[in-house]
Amino acid sequence: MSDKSQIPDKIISRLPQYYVQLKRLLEKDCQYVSSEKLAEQMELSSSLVRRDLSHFGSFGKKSYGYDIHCLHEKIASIMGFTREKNMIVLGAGYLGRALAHNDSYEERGYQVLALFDVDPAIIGLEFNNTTVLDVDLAPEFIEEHEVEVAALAVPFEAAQKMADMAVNSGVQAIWDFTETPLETPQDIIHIEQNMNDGLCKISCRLMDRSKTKTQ
Amino acid sequence: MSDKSQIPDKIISRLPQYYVQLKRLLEKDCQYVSSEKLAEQMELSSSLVRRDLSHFGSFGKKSYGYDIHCLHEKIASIMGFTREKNMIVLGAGYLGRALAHNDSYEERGYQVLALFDVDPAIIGLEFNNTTVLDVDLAPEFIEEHEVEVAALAVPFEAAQKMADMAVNSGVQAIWDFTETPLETPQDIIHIEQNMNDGLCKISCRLMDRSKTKTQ
DNA sequence: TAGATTGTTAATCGATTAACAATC
DNA sequence: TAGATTGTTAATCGATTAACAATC
Repeated sequence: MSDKSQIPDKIISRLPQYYVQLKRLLEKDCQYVSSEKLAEQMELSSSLVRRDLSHFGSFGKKSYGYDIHCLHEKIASIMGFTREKNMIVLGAGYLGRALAHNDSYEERGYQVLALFDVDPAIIGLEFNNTTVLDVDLAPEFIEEHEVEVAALAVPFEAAQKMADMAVNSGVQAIWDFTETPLETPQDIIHIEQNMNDGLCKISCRLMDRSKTKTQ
Repeated sequence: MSDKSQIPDKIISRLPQYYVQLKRLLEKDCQYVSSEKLAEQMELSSSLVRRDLSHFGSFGKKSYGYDIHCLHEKIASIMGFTREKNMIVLGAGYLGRALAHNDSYEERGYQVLALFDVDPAIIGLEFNNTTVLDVDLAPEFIEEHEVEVAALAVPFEAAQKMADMAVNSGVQAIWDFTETPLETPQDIIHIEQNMNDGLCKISCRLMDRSKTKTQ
């Protein structure tokens, strides 16, 4: 609750980038990296890198740079990768199946325990080593396995109902792939993974381009 | 090329939101909406709404508000929804199959013409009315059908190769679902749909929360 | 010691908000 | 006319950058 725990949102959004870059350097067996070099890799200014990193304490060694190993671990711990988090996927359509497996889950401390669906035809099947269970079993499953995160990959008609179910069963966070505005309690972490926004950006830019061409 | 065509990035990122909200009001048969009301729906300030919208000209009518129909159309046209865009999906795994169909493609002017994969076992299959073709046919297909956008849903080992292929064949934009840093020419629109960032944000927030609890 | 690089303070830049004259 | 609401200008806020003293 101290001010220290309040990392500005802008920095939080750069944290995964720092993490990936540091991991890269680690694999190259580097020991120290300067803010200048890190900035160059990330297309940021070195000033910003130093300012960002200074939020987490003094990791830099003057005239050497930053201890890569140390910083990498620190960032992993700030992002909570060291904490095991149980996750389920609601909806076992193609997207749900895709979400059931991801190379980075393990590194980030996530474990997908099960897929859930209403369709009897796919209940019992296994995708990427994850079994599809009947969605009616979900509430009990969430409680029993202390599931913290639910990925929501159901059709939009079912979205609100499923979200409510997950929240009422004790889930802390919803990783939301539906494109519907969803009502969730204020204390629930609700991350919208809105893919349509990506599409909009693309067509926006294509538009700019064709305009330029015509002129 | 004029200054007018340069809509600030921050506004562009709010455009899809405006679009969705206006669509909603349109369905409710509303004719005018005030900046105050629109702002409330979007959890923005009315000042910002007016400022944003003033970039596109004077749509507001003093003492009435904004003509919803008019504004909705204008924003659709700015985002290039009125322009038909051909798209292909590279990689016909679960994610690729999920990307082959999306309720909003049509409204936004996108059409998915085909899926591509290397696996002979799935070449020829159809998912959501879209056929899987041999990836070797992709270059010719892209040229012939004037494909502008390639969704990249291949394993990370193949990512760079596939991106290069798409770019060399004439694609304008890459909608990138790989979690690998990809090299693309400067004049190519490259949108990273990085899902891991969403996961990072979730664990970050969960971390904050458990910290608070302990204190 | 001279050179490199941090951590931090002050300056700058850009985006949001408040305020209000114009006007329907 | 009185009330509502825009479009825009000035004020504020927050984030980034430049600069530099501290120090390894």
